[in-house]
Amino acid sequence: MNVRALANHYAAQLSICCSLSPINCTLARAIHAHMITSGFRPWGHILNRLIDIYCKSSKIGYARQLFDAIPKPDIVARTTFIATYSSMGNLKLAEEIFNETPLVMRDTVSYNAMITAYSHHDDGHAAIELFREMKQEGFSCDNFTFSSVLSALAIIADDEKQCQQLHCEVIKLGLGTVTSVLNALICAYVHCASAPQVSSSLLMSAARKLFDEVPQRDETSWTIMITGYVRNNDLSAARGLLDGMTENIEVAWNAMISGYVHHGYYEAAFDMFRKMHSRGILKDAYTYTSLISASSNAGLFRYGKQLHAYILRTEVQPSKDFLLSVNNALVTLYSTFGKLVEARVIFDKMPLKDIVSWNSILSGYVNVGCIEEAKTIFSDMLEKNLLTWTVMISGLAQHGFGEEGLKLFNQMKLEGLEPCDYAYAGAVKSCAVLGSLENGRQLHSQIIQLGHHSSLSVGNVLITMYARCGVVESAYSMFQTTPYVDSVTWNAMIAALAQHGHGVQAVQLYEEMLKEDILPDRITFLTVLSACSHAGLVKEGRYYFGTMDGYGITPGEDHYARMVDLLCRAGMFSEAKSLIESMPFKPGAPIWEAILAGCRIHGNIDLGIEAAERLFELMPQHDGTYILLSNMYATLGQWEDVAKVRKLMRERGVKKEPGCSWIEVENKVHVFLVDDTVHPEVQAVYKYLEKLVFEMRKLGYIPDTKFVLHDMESEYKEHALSTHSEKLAVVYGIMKLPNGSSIRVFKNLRICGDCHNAFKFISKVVEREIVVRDGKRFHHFRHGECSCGDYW
DNA sequence: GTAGGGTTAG
Repeated sequence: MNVRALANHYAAQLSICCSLSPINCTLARAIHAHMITSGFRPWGHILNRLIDIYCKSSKIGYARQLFDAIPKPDIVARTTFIATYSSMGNLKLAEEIFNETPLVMRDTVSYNAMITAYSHHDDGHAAIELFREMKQEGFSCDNFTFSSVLSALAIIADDEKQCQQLHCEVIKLGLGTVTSVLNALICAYVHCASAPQVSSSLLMSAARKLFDEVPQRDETSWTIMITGYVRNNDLSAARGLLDGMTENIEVAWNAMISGYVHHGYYEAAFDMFRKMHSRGILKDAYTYTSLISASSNAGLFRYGKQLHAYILRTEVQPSKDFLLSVNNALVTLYSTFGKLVEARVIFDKMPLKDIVSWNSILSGYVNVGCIEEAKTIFSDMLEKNLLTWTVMISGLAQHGFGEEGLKLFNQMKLEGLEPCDYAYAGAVKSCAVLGSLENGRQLHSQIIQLGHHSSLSVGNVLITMYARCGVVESAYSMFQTTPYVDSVTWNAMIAALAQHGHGVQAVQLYEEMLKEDILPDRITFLTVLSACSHAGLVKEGRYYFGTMDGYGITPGEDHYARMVDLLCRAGMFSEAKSLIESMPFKPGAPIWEAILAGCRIHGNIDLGIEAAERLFELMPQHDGTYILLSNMYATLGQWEDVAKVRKLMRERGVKKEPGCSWIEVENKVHVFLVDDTVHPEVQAVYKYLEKLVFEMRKLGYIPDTKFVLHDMESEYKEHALSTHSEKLAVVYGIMKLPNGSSIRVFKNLRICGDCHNAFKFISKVVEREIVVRDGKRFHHFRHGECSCGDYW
């Protein structure tokens, strides 16, 4: 066989490899090996085909070997390489090859390939820059050049002058009737139209004029114009255009659906789907992913599930690419609605997974609080991107793992990733969880330096952080200066005031929010109701609860629990009971807990016992119930019953979580006391508390005689009773201060949260180091600062 | 050997 015949033979074989889906790279490799052993040197189109196959099969190494063997002047091979590297996502290599191609060997096509590569990677400015160089060097520009440069302008999207200039050039060069060029020009115009400080309607009508004049409109022309209207919020114009189409262009339908979805018209989007079905228009992965994500975002799980069933029924031989994007959307759907088992089944069965798949399942686990699973997924991930890190950091913070959140944030930076505003929000949230004001402040200044302070989520979380660290003033000044505000911002500030005992101001702020026409959401009502509850604003709480329906919010169990809490704290048990009877569901743990807490304050034994029994059924291992019950008995001085509850707790093997109480003093002095003696480290704190009480006395504070010693393990209680009746552990009720103001007591805060502040404060007052164990970790408090580590 | 529209993770 002569060389030419051999070449044809190889070419035919290679095209078989390409025709298979996916491309059979192993076969291609074998054919390549055969060439080498038989002494055949691939050149021209055979070489390019091989390079193409290797690149498309992600075998960049093989492809690169071939490339390195190509003599420099082979511009065709080089151009293929630029295009394939770029489509593989490796712009750097594409750029390297382009740059090492001597100027004299470049041609228009190689410039086009490189300009396109930049456009594909969203680097519009680099594309324009190269276009300028190309013209300067005297290369001629063709329709490909203009198409890619105009796409670059669409990416930059705010250079209308340049668009008009290129428009003139296109006409001068006689390309004004080429559909692809005109499409790109329309695309550039509609992108510029959505830029700020631009006459949007002028540019849109210029685009529409061009569209109407395109001599041979193709599918792309229609789709670009429809998406153009969608981008510029003119959905009816988009729909008008679509309805005027004579042929079925699926992509245009998809564009319309995604337009509806992005503007929140979910029903209209689903309606389009029904029309596609009845008209027999083909649906593809784009159609399904848009609609599935609409189901996730709109809370329409049923629709999403129906789509899933529809896909399983109608798509008999789905391609891997189809399955990839559709399953990604399905994983998100199921995990959004907390169905992690279903999400995981889909994830595990996926024939092809990408970073989106991994991030979807990761955020699914994070959202439902399955942190262990999330950690496993995170460490199993070979490829991580900014989103991966951000999801994990904010997830850790959200579920109380502040320290791990901060650690991960620092690790992210060490790995050379530049955290985005969401990642910073996660880190600040971690500080809020830890009550770590120092770290929080440092992050705040970094945020300002990097310009992330105008980010909504960052602003909101900064308010929360300052509030949780006890600096309401800073929270308030954040609230006043943050440029973008939503209901979350208001919720955060209302909660900040409520947490610090300013219930009345919290309610006032809520009223202000309504005046500013910000719609309250579920969280707003939770916050407002707690504020009323803590401030004893029964009338107001009752009123606000009644207004929920008017905002289209059905009270959930958590809202009812807040109301029950409010009423029971005020001793209005019969009203609480009738409220519970009016609920559309059976009372669960949060309701009974609120009742028990109220009974504890008012010594309502019968109801208290009933609530406790229910709670024992619902959560047998929950320590809070036992503590509340024994506290109720203690309030009434029934020490034998206290002992009985303690015994019961021991018999049932219920572990008591370390916790502490936070006493808030209105004249800004905060005192924090521990209410647990399980761990020797915590016991040690009591000793320091003695000194604290001593210090308080010196300052003129008089501990009320109602201080009781009921919340301690019996041995320690006996010890305490025998030594000093005021060597207290838990303080209930109200403490009078010499200036006439009073102290309120909050209970059962976890070590890892607000208690950090407590121990910091104590360590400063007593001038000693305090070590507190919390699960497997310990916290060292010294001179008002904290350091943490693993306990074992 | 080059381009062009629609999607999915916080």
